Parts: sequence; C-alpha cells; structure tokens
Amino acid sequence: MQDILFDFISKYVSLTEEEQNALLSLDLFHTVKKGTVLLRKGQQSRDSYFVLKGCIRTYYIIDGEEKTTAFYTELEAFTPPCVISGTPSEYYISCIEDSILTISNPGMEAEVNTKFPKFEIMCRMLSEELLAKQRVDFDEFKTSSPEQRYLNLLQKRPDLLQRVPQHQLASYLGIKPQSLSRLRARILGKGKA
Amino acid sequence: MQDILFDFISKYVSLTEEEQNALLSLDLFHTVKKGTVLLRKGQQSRDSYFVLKGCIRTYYIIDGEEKTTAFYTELEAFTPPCVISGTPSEYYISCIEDSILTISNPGMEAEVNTKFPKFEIMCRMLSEELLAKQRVDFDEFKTSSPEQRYLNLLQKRPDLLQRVPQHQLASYLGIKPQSLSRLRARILGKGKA
DNA sequence: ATCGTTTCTTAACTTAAGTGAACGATTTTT
DNA sequence: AAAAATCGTTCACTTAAGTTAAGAAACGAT
Repeated sequence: MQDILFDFISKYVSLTEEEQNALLSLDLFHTVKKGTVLLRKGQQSRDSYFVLKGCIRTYYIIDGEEKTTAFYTELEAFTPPCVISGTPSEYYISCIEDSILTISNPGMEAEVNTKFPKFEIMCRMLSEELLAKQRVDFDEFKTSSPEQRYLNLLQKRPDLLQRVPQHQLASYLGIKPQSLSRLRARILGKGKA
Repeated sequence: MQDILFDFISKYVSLTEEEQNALLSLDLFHTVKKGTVLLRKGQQSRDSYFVLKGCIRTYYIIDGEEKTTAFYTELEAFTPPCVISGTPSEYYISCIEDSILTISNPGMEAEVNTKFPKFEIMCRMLSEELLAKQRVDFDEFKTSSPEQRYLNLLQKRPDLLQRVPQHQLASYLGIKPQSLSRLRARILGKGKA
C-alpha cells in the first residue's frame, strides 16, 4: 500500500529513505468501509484525502435531494474547500466502496513541509496540476450538452459507470436520474438505427 | 501599481525589501490594449497572468462559435492549463478592457522560488485556495439551473454584467445569447407581477 | 427466504433551452 | 456620412430536460 503512495510521489519529487520514514511515522493510512460518511455538512474538518483504493464521493443535500458533484478514485487527491476556508463544510463526503485512504491535515503537512522543503514543492506542483485539470473539466462541462457530457464520461472514466449508481452519476452530469435514463435509451436507439 | 501587487502578496507572506526588489527586477508589468489576443489556440505559451486592472477572458472556438468559460478581473490570477501540461493551448485569451497585468513564466518563478522559499509557500497557498474556490464554483454551476446561475452571478459578480457583452456572459452561464435574453425578460416579469 | 428499501426505467405532461430568422440599435469601418 | 458588421431582443418552432407517477428489478436486512 505504501508503495502506491511512494510511486505516486515519485512523479513529482524523489524521496530519501529518511523522508519516506518521516511520512510513514505519520499514521496516514486508513481503511474505510463502504457507506461510511467521512464528513457532514456543518462540520469543521481539517482532513485532506488521497485515495489508494476504492471510491469516495462528495455531495450536497439541497431541498432534501442529494446532488453529487465529484467522485475520487485510485490515485486522486483532494482537500475539501472547508479546510481551506476554515468554515463549516457545505457538503458531505461518503465512501462508495470499501476503500483505503491516506488522511492528513494542515498540521501534519506543515510539519513535513518545514522539515523537508521538497514536500512544499510537491504540494505546489500537485495543486497547480489539479487546478489546471479541474479548469479543463469545468470548461468541458460548460461547453457541452448533457448528452455530450455523458459520452465524454464514457470515454474518460468508463469505470465510474460500473462502480457508481446511476442516480449519483446523473447529478454528477448536472441532470435528473430520469433524464439520464432517457438519454441513454436515446443513444442506444441511435446506435441501432 | 506595484503596491497593488505587494498588498496582494502580503495576504500570504510578508516580503523583505530585498525580496520586493527581486520581484521588481523581473519586468513583470505590462499594459495591454482592449481587444488584444494574448494567446491563441494551438500556441505553446508559458505565461501566467495576474490582473492588476481590467478584464481578460478565456474562450474556445467550437464549430465556429466562441464559448467563453472564464473572466479574470482585478486581483485575480491564473495559469492556462497548457502551461501546466506543456501542450498547445486549447483556448484563446483576450483582453476585454485596457488592462494592466503581470505576466510571468515558470522560469521566472523557479528562479524566485529557489532564491526565496517564501514564494514557493505563497504559490502553494494561492493555488490551493484557487483550487478550492473553483471547486465551489463548479459545484454551484452543476447544481443549479441557468436562471439560478444568472441570479447567482448577479449577486457575486455584479460588475461583470456591466463590463461584459451579453453574448459572452451567455456562454459563461452555459446557454445561448437568446436564452439569456429570454431568461432576463422572464425574471423582470416575475419582479413586476 | 421474505419483506422492505433503493434503484432504474418508462410514460405523459410541463417547462425551458436550442434553433433559425427577423428587426432595430449600436458600433466600427471605410 | 454611409455602409457594414456586431449586438441585443423578440418570435415561432423544435428539442430536450424537469416533474409526477407507476411499476419492475436489484439489493439489504432480518
């Protein structure tokens, strides 16, 4: 499990054994059961996540309805906005599958970053990269129709269609579950005709 | 003009005079005329921007149509995804008003960051903050209707409605100009009734 | 194995966005 | 100053998403 983390890190910086051990001493690794809610609206969390295995999802509850806005799977990292802003969380985080995560917080990061400036560099690189990726995702979302977004998802993250319930995918695509059903039927029809 | 930049920076780290001078020696400041295209699709830019005054916009041209995805105004910074990925740009950047910008590139940043680790920290903080903000924007976009998005924009960035042409706002809201016109008429009607 | 819940699909109807076209109004170019 | 292009609005029509409701299938818990 640790190797997965170190392999990931090696894409950004190379760690000495000392640095690796510093990380390992932090007790980062956690296994989480499917269905576990890691964060609820209104809570003040300080935790950042990195998915080693499994799938977690962020969602809002608006007018009693769940609105799923993101899925994080293998090798994806994220820090909830509430951690950055220091305000109570607007959304929920839950575990869609039995998962293995690293969970860290600003205190731990500060400690490692001051001891090893290399980590500071890695954090900057990683968040710049995530910012750019998310920008592209947002742009694609804005400039395409629900149907195009679905087809796009089929291309880019086909695994999600398998591991995630339709109604959660629907709000991820910005539409209602019924519309996703209909849209899929429409596409299937086109394929045959 | 420089004060604006240093005031902004001071929200993240405090600079010594030496550090300030290191920045000033970089020739960061540029004035750009309205209508100037700073980046075109297919180009391989290395430039990051920080808006001191004015407004710049990013847009795609898809099937001959401009699709505006972002506006950057006073005190907003951004690095085009193509700079991070090292691939040719997918989009255009143009100047909506006469503007004053700082323009930097990874080389300049690397130089300053190694000389003054403080900058590295600031860059990390800034991109983490932007990542979180953008996440929230994306989530709001996904979870609301065009009409809600328009009303939301009215609340959060009322200045944009004044300084930006309607048809550019429309694609920024993910709809056609005609739909924005109609939607506004609809809202006005509701207000009176 | 069964009961109950959740999930997915289908259908009929409503509402809003997309489309194509026309019209002034404004701005830019010549 | 005239001509051309751009911009915003409106209209009629088309298309797709939202809504409400119902039923079948899959899943979980007991």
